[in-house]
Amino acid sequence: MSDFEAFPELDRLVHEPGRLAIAAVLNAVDQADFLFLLKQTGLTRGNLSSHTAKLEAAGYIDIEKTFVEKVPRTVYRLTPAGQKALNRYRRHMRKVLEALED
Amino acid sequence: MSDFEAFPELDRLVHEPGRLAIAAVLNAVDQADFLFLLKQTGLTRGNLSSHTAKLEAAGYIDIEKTFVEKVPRTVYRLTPAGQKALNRYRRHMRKVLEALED
DNA sequence: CAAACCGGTTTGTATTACAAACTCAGTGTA
DNA sequence: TACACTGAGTTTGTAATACAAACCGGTTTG
Repeated sequence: MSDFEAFPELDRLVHEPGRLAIAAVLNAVDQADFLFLLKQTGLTRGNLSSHTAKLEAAGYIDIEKTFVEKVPRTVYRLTPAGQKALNRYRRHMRKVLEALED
Repeated sequence: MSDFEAFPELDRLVHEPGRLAIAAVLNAVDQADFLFLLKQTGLTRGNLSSHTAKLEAAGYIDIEKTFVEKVPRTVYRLTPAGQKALNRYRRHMRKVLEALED
């Protein structure tokens, strides 16, 4: 039998569906601004804001605020630590799914 | 690009790692008692109790309390609804992982 | 100049996951 | 008979979330 004990060790920061979506988008496009993330993830602005704040606090993404033609523009990017975390999560979740196949 | 919007639609009842472990064990062995689940999932007794209660409330498992030689024995089993939910979750999560591969 | 809009952030609330404390029956054991 | 002790769960208290609604500072539009 598989080691089901490992299930609860999933990185909950990444595991949360909203944040997983954010991470997945950033992983795919390398860099994105607020509106793009909003559209892609389907989150509300409030949730997007707080989730990105949490990911930043964990060092998984970094947030760069600039102005383009006097309009604020925030760009989000996965950090190396974030990529690692995402890869770990992916491996971990793949095992979980395998355990579910049997 | 994948439909990251679908990420947040993951069934959170199943998504929670502790409950996912419970469901996975029950899926594998078809039936288990409290102590067995406890060992396999690595959860504490309190958490195991409340997670199973939640799964039961959702109709995903059923809980049968019996006495064996005057000693209480509780047996947990995945219901058809629970199996369906688990399968849905599996498919959903597989897509999520695929979206992460690209 | 006021109203709407954009790009977010803060706040309030309801849910939750967790562990510690509790319950209650049966089992030594003196 | 009394008295810990264990085994099998459940209840309770608390801290952490996730969520949406309200807010806010600038900017464009009417």
